[in-house]
Amino acid sequence: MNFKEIEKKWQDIWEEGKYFVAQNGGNKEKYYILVEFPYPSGAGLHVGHVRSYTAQDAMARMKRMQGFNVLYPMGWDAFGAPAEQYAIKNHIHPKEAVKENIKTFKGQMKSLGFSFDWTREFSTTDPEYYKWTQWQFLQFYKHGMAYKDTIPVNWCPNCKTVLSNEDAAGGVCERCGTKVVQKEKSQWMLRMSDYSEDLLQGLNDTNFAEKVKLGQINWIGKSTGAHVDFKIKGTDKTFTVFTTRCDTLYGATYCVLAPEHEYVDEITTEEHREEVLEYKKNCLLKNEMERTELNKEKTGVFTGAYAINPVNNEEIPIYISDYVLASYGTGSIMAVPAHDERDYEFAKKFNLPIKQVIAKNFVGTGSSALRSDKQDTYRDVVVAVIKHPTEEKYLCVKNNKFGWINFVMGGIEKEETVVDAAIREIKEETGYSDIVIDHEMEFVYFDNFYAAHKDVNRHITAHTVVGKLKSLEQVAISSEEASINSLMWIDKDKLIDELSTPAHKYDAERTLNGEGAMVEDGVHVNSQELDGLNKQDAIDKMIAWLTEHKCGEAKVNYKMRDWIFSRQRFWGEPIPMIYCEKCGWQPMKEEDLPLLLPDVAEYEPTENGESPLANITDWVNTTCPCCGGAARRETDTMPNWAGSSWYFLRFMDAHNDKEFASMDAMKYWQRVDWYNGGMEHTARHLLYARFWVQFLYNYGLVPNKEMIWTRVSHGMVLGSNNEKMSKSKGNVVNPDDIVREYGADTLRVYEMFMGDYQQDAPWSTDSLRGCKRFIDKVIRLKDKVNNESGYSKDLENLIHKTIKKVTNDLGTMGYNTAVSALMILANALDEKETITRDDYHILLVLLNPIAPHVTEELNEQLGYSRICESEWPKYDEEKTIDNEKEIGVQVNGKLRASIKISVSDSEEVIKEKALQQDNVIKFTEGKEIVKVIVIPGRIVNIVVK
RNA sequence: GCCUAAGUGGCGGAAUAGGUAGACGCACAGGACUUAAAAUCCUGCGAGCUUAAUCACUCGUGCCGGUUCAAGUCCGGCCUUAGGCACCA
Repeated sequence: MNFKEIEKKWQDIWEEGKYFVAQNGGNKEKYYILVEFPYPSGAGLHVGHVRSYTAQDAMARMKRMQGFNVLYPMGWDAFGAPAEQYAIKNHIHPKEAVKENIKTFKGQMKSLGFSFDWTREFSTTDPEYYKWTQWQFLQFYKHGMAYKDTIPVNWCPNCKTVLSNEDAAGGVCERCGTKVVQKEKSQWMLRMSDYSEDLLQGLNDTNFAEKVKLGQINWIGKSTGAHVDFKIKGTDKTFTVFTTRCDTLYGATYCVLAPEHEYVDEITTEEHREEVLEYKKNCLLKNEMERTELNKEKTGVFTGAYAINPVNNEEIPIYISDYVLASYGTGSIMAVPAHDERDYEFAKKFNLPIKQVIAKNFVGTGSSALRSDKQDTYRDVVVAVIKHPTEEKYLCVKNNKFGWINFVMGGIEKEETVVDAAIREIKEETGYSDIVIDHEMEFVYFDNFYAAHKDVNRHITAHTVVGKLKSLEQVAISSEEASINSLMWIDKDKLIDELSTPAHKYDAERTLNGEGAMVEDGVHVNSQELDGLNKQDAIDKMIAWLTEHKCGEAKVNYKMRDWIFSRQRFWGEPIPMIYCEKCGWQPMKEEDLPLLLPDVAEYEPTENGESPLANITDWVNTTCPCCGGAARRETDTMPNWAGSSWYFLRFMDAHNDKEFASMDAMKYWQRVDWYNGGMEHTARHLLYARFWVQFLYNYGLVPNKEMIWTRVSHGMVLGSNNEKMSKSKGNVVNPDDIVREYGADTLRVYEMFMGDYQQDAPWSTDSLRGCKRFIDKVIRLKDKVNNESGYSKDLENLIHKTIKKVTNDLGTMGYNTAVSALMILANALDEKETITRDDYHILLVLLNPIAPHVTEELNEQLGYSRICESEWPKYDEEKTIDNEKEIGVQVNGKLRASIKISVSDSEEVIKEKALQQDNVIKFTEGKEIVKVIVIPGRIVNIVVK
């Protein structure tokens, strides 16, 4: 069979017959399947595109046969940097290059037989389309959702261009390697942060995969906390900090403002001015990458000013540091070094006080649980973590009566320091006398337990000291002490396991892994009215207090920021705004849209980083829509994300020249039922698109607040070396080559069979050949077809099972197992001398969504009507049930035999059969049968003793 | 560091809801057909042990423990890899 000929033949038939053209309306139930439209790059279609387009194509073909009105559209997301770069180099308009690339892509897609509705095709670069992107921008503007703001951008001083974060990856310009710096620029912004909560809540009205939802939730980054106002000493000024832990306010020992904070200049004292200015200057030189680099040592300077802590009127110093970000919260923080790692690090470096306000609170369990009938005793205790003089071992004592293993510990006497108490206890309990105490740990903790050896409840405040022995010099210990404890040295790797009490394990952990800030939960201390409370109660109480005293309130913050909507590029949608000296920024009149990109031959950016459009004076100079005076156009263009934020709406009514899409059309299609795309787009693209839709919904322009129901993401097709395909690695597979050599159907089957659709999978040409063999087998099977109709009796069961399996799998992305099921059916047909027409026909129909060309051809040769006009086969549940089945027989959970059972067999019969098996008898003989578990149709397990 | 996903033969991967691990395919080996090759067909294919060959047995789904009659699947604790986020107070 000449697959080139038949592929062309059927592609033409489908197109001429308009089989895949969707109508807006009719009696059929609608179903909207969408794949992310591609950026038509010069490289042509990637085998990765083929994977997801085939998957959704299979689903679309099945759904159509099941009687749905399926919309499966395709278009082009063609604005973007590569076309612009190409234009700069070759001095041709990017739209020419885009036209070429689209032609290539479309040809490739057609050669693969995808059932797209090409009548709805468009490109985001078509003026008929971007007219509406511009129109929607004007709606954003008119509703106060678009505004201008000055924000820092990545700037390459060498190329003199603004770089996207992607192009500035690693802090250097992608093209020339120059260090990227920050430059202030006035940009259009969309108030996306206003929609944070709606975007979060809206996820409940979607059926996105859980990991997709999580990606969105993380990106939105909601955190609940409080605002706290701090007065600045000696002024009438106040600044506000955002904190999620207002309960630790008593532990705030300093404040930090972002270097960009508006108060910095005002509050800095003369004495510190020079230093502060210097620090601010250095920050500007750094780019975002350097500033946020992990493990970077904290830097900062003191402003000379003091803030007043509202809860206790303590004066605490105000620093500036770049670890506080101007763009999050209020751009200023209260620092609680005892309980925040960053603050701790900063405090250590600048020698600032660290004040504990939360203490870990251990409560005994089991035999050491507090007893209500026992006396409560309270004491301060020292715990000594003492290292061996030469080895990596720690000194512990084992209680001879109870077997407890602990560090040396004991009560602190009146008038005694913690260190003195430690040295005394060590001497008394172990006799070691050559001790150096290195330090006392910063944080005390509580331990509460019933002390069996004293028969009282103990409530301990533990002070931990860390030290070592200089030598093993020992003095004699009292016989009484010797009878209570025996000393032991425990290796550091076993220490945590061997110690008996959680509190001592905790001491060991902090000793071995570093002390740092105390970030765990506990009870409040040193916090007056909060003392003894847990975290949540303390937060609630503090918020109430702050609110009452008008120096703070509950506050929710989101990481998600407003959308920077300007790009200093040529190849994007022009922003339809005009600047007039008299009237300020004015929107273009809607009837003047679209604002077309000019036809010129130079696309170089300007010296000062303006969009290339700024050089095109004819285009820039215009008149003010308001006063008619001379004015200038905005020269920035929209980001790539703009056009793709609403394209799925346009597909519902692709050629409407009155509206972006009619409400009738949108109400008919309602929403995208199934949206497939790459994992890399699940955070940003999806969030932008949802934001766009929610905005339109709020102004009555779309029928639903969420217009996408299910979102799934596909895995990548990797090179055969298991790495991402790239030219430089030489592992790129061109789908054209595969189609030419093996045919479109083979490529489609292979890409569906290669592995779990949602997982990455490496390319394997060997495996592809296996799929070719499968197709060849299907073709050969035609020779076995006899004149009988109806299914062969002995195949009936398998056929019904296969229909069920394929139907389910194509609806749940189990493409690889669907292909596998079809291979099993084909093998079964192959085993027979002859097969009926219907045996063969069902195989063709079930395989058709994945391999449409060859199956239509064989089907036609057999004299059936076209598959694309047929109904999807149904299965009879009754007939999918096996009459006979082989199940395993286990003895004590180990497989010993298998038996054939029939559906009609009762449990008793099955039990009987199982027990009669030779090998079962071997393992049950002479043993008591405790019970026999029969799981119908699955397994028998005989439990013996 | 945090979040997410995933670790199963030589390889890609199967395994409803805990119930015969390795479906299906690839690769490999042996054989048939052929003058020969390709194509096709047949047989074998986790490891070990045993056997003349079978049968049987033991181990086996990243590691350690647990729950259960029964664990790739559930629970606890780790390790590794990939992707995303990253000083978010």
